[in-house]
Amino acid sequence: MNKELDRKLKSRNIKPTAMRQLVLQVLIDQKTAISLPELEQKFEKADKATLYRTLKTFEENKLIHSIEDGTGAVKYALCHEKCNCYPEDLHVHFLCAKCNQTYCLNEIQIPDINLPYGFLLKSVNMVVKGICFNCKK
Amino acid sequence: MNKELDRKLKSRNIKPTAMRQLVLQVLIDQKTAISLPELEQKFEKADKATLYRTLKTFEENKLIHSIEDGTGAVKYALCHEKCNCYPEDLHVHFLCAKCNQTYCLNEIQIPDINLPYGFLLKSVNMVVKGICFNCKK
DNA sequence: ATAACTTTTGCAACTCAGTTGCACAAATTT
DNA sequence: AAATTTGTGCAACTGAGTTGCAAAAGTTAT
Repeated sequence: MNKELDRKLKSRNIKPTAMRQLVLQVLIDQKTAISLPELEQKFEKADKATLYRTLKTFEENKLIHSIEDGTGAVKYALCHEKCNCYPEDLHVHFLCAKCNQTYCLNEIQIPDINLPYGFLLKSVNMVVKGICFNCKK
Repeated sequence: MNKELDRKLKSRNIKPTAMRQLVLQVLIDQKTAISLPELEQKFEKADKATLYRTLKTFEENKLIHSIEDGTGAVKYALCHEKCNCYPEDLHVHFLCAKCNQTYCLNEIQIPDINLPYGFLLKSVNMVVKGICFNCKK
């Protein structure tokens, strides 16, 4: 179907099925992170379980990353091409308290944290909550 | 019953009922943050809804704060006496990937974040995931 | 002290996100 | 083409969180 979609999927070792192309397209069009229930609504008729497993596959293969923003549903957003989801790849997320949209602040890296002795850092989830540029107007 | 429990509750304008004293005692004894389901298990027979509303009351009155650590259940931990849950009161939390315990790193303040133009910061949830001192041994 | 009212508690029922088993379909390998 | 692996769709379920409602406990007014 779409060359670019296929390339993106294959670059992460994900077999490009029709379903996966559709989901990836939604994720690309999406400016903010999207949850499984929201994703479901983007399709006329789609199976929750299939979408769920598609997201899981995408996440395992680091095509997308998940964000726990405290709204009850985990949200997902595209990783950039070179992302390995290592601590140095991580960025801050922003949840708007008004419109409930979650933004990837790709340009804002997660600050270093000096953990107490004996603690080992693997990853960080940092969500800033406030009002987004759109709702502030 | 217990003077200290009553004082703590009253200092936050929470009427000290028997139930609330019991819940507060659990929270005080607790070294790590606790979720509603975990709290339920601490009691022989206790109503989920009552515990739920107790936690809500505690949180609204800033006796405790909530932590979204991405484990599926929101966890709660005592605030320090002077806490107002303002950005400057916030600290980093640590989730151990092994034992699933969530620690308040009270000594580690959340680093300042410079949001893009147009974004307004209200609060921050920062969870570091890794291995805790106990599990690393 | 009693009645009227407010607050808290306990029970049941429900919502909603996430997850799993299983059978069928599609793709891949032999 | 047959055998095997992988993906999809459906249904059913789990588990956290939440709400309505009535009884119980506590408070205030008479």
